[in-house]
Parts: sequence; C-alpha cells; structure tokens
Amino acid sequence: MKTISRKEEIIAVASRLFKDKGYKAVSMRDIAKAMDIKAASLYNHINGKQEILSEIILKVAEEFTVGMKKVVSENSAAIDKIEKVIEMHIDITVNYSEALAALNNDWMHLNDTDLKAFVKMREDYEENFRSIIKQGVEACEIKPYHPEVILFSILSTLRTLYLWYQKRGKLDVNILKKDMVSVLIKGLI
Amino acid sequence: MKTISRKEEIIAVASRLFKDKGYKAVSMRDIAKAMDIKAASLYNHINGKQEILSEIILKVAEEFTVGMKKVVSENSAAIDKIEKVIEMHIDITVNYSEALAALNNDWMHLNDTDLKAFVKMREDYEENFRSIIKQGVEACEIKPYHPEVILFSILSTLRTLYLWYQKRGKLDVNILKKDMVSVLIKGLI
DNA sequence: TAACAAAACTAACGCTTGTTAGTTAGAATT
DNA sequence: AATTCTAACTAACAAGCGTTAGTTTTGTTA
Repeated sequence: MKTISRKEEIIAVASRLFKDKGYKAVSMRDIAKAMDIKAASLYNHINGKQEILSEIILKVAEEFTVGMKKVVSENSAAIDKIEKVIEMHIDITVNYSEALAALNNDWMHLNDTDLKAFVKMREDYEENFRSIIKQGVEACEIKPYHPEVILFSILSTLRTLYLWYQKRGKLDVNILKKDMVSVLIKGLI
Repeated sequence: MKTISRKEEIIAVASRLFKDKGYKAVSMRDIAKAMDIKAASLYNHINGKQEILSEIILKVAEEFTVGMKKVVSENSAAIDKIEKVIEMHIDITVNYSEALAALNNDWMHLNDTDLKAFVKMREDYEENFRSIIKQGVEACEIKPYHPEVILFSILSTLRTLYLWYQKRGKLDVNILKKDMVSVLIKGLI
C-alpha cells in the first residue's frame, strides 16, 4: 500500500524545478502550475516554501551523515574506507539526483535553525573524511600529498557528480563506481 | 592614472553579493545599499540587472576561451597540455575568484543571447579538453580510463576550486599549482 | 561666475512574491 | 442520510521587485 503522499509529490516536483533554476527563481505559483493546481492549494500540505527546501536538503544531508558514520566505525584500512565513501556518495547521487542541486546551491536559503544544523553536518562530514585521509597518509597507504588537497579534489568530484550523472544519460551504477574509484584513488597509492 | 570606473565598482560589489546569496536573491537595492547610494542611481552607470550578470560571467568565460585556445595551439605532449590547462584554471581562479560563483551557479539567468553564447563557449571548452585527453590516451601517455570520467574528474575539481581558495585563506599560487597538478595528474600516468 | 555634465536624489509605476482567509466540491465515515 | 474530512478553489493582502521620470546636488570647464 506504499503510495506517495501529496506532500512528497510537491517535494519531488519542487526538487526538479529548483535543480533547473534555483530556489529563489522558482515561485510557489511555478510549483503549483507544474502540479496543475493553484498556489494556495499547496498550503494544505506544506507550511511554506522554506519547509519544502528543508525537507529536500536535510533528508539527503542525513543520508550522508549516517553513511559516513557507518564507514568511520568500520575496522579497515584507510584506503578501503575512502573507497566505501566514494561508493556511498555514488549511491546517494543515484537515489537523490534531483535533490542534490538544492543541497549544493541553495543551502544558504535555509532558515536559521536548519541552516545551523546543515552547516554542522557538513563540517562534521568533512572532518571525518579528513581524518580518514590523514590516517591513510600516516600509515603510508597514501602518498604524502597535503591531505587538504586530496580531500578537496575527491570531494569536489563527488559533489558535482549529480550534474554529469544526469547529463550523460544515467550510466550504470556499478561501472560508475569502478571507474570513479580507479580515477580518484589509483593516483594516491 | 588607471582608476576603476563607477561601473566596474558596481560589478565588483555585485559579484561579491552574488557569490554569497546568488543572483536572484540579491536585489538592486541590496547592491545600492552596499555602495551607500540609492537603487535608482545605479542606472546612471548600467542598463539593468541582467547587464551586470553578463559583464561578470562573459568576461571570465572569454578568459577561459582564450586560455584554452592558446593551450590547444601548442605543439607539446597531451600530458603537458593538461598541466597547462590546470595552471591556467588556477590563474583565472585567483584573479576572478568572486566572479566564478556567478559563472558556476547563475549562468542560466543570462538573457537569451548571452546564454547561447555562454553555453557555446562552455561546450567548446569541454570539447577541446576532451580532445586533449583522448589524444593522451591514444598516445599511451595516459592510462586507458574512460576519457569522459577523467574529464569530469579534473573539471569538477577545477571548477569548485574558487570555493576552497577563499575558505582556506588564499594559499600561495605556485604551491597550489604544484599540488593540484600532482594530485590530478600523477594518478593518470 | 555662468554653463555644463555627471551622478546622486525622490517618487512612483506595474508586476510578482509568499501567504492568509474564507468557501466549495467530493469522498469517507458515522 | 447526516456528518466530517480532505483537498481543491477564489480573492486578496502587504511587501518587495526591477525600472523609469523628473529633479537636485556636485564638481569641472569655459
């Protein structure tokens, strides 16, 4: 009986519109028109425009947080952890490809409370990733580049992946994982 | 006697504001307030909001186009060309760090004519880069990964560099170049 | 000092924005 | 059959938007 509620439908439609034009450039009337109803009707299901943005962004942000926590708690080599993070990132990209645009570009339009929560999650995520890389450098699993540059390089690639995943016609996930892991990691060892 | 005109001043201030909140979230009154004048006064120097965006984006886009053309015309190994592209990207990032946010996030709000021009430049740029990589793979200078994945990986990193360059307190350019070239290229050969 | 141009100002325009109030049609429950 | 609930509707609000017209200030040149 698992059907999607009207609220989830609004969020899905909004995600798609936000992806193309950005949060501020999409009006409630735009969202309503895309659903063939009037703007006022949206308020039977959601409390406001900002709430839509929160639901989109925080849901995915929590996925990242949970995924990272799982990887960190593993008892394995740093290089394997990095591989796991890359694969986790790709999985989330595939499952939430529409939401990632808002997460990357419109997070600053969250309300104060949600903004603080988001920034905290993001900082923690980066800090965890940084620790894994440092651990790998110290254990000599990874070449002694500046950890910050490695972190930045991998993270930029993963964070922009959603753009290419959509443009290049939704490639096969397993092939994608294999290629990305190769390109991003092989140079480090 | 090279002083900056009022128009250039507006564009500089707008770049900074667009970087933080995005084109659509910044009003003409915001820009004016940041310059301690009234919104209407801006129109003594510029024709409209969209013109500001065009000036910001197209100026940098042309820098990239010119830079790429120079690299392509060189008579050198593919791997050296890639290195040159990376260095060129870093130079532009350092010189136009404020403008790059608009170029990356707000290009879709350009007017029809400028939008077409921008998209064309961007496609040409990517196509040139792709050719260099293919050439490198065929000449066995580069490992035989899928060229598209290599292109995507390098380009995402370079395109997001402006964010980190600002956050990490404006690192030294030459060190940055050396590290980036290492991390991005060493894994390929 | 008078004339001029540059660049600021005030006031207002038509339009869009997010949102609220009150109403109505149809389906589900009693 | 009567009631309640759900989800749509119309109409309107105050605030903010980009932009224009007309006016005043300011600084330079004749």
